[in-house]
Amino acid sequence: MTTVQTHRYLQQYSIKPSMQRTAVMEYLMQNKIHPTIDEIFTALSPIMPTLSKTTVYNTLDLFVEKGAVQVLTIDEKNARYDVDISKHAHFFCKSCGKVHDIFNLNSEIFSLPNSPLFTINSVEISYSGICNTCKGN
Amino acid sequence: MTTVQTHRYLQQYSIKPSMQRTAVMEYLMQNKIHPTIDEIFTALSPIMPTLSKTTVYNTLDLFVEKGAVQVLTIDEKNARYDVDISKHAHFFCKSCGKVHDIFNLNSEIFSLPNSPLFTINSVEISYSGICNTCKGN
DNA sequence: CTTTGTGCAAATTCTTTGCACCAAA
DNA sequence: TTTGGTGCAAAGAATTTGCACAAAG
Repeated sequence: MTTVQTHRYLQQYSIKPSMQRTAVMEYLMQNKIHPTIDEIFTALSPIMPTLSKTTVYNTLDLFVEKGAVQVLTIDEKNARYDVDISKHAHFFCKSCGKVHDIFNLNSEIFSLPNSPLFTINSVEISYSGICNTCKGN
Repeated sequence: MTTVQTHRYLQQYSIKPSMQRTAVMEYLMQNKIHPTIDEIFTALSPIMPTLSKTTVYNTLDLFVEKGAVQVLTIDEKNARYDVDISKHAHFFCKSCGKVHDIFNLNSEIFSLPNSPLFTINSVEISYSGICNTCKGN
């Protein structure tokens, strides 16, 4: 993914590209590990030494608001961000804290129920347990 | 629900009853609003003036560990607690922050997928959007 | 110019920890 | 007495805010 392509991608979501925004988006696209703010900041800081954590917060708030990335609440400790906004679920290992994707579920489970009381516009499906690595396999 | 009944209920989960634990459990049973730690503390504090927030944290950690209550991660800001551990989903209003139950969904969506990579033992299904009250109906 | 974006430092909020005291078995 | 429970104060961690400066149009 070139910088130009990333710019086009951001513009699809009405996000004005900047050095920082482009760097954060490229990091998310290349590291689909559902990173925390701190992981993103720590990864980009050496490449972009003037980057501030506030900007990382601002940037991700903007991305979420514009619908370009999804925020996951699966991990109680930190917000995590996912650039893949397609229908998929997540698994959270209570031991190591890593978040993994779960694809190939019946897509029906992602359908939004109708309710007379609320206007529902998104769903987050979060599984948790322990991963094989932590179990010692 | 009498205190004696609450004690029996706690004992079913191998939780030794105490004044504080009983009060927190009764609050949860009588106020199924998925309260935060602070809401629980603020509600009980006038009745039990010596209660500390640390004890509320300790008590809920214990309840969750013993499986007597469920912790919800749906609200990024605070952990929320639900004494109803039956299969149901939640709706989070992004405007007012209230969490509502959603029952009568196809129970199949709560089934845990098999994975060769993880041992999955729970699922949380969280919808979000805006409630009628906030929309001005 | 005027608006928008960035970054530092401070403040705020939620949660955890260390430790002393209290209560029950 | 020994163990477990409670509560205060302090510490820690994540996030937000206020403000000044820089960049872009």
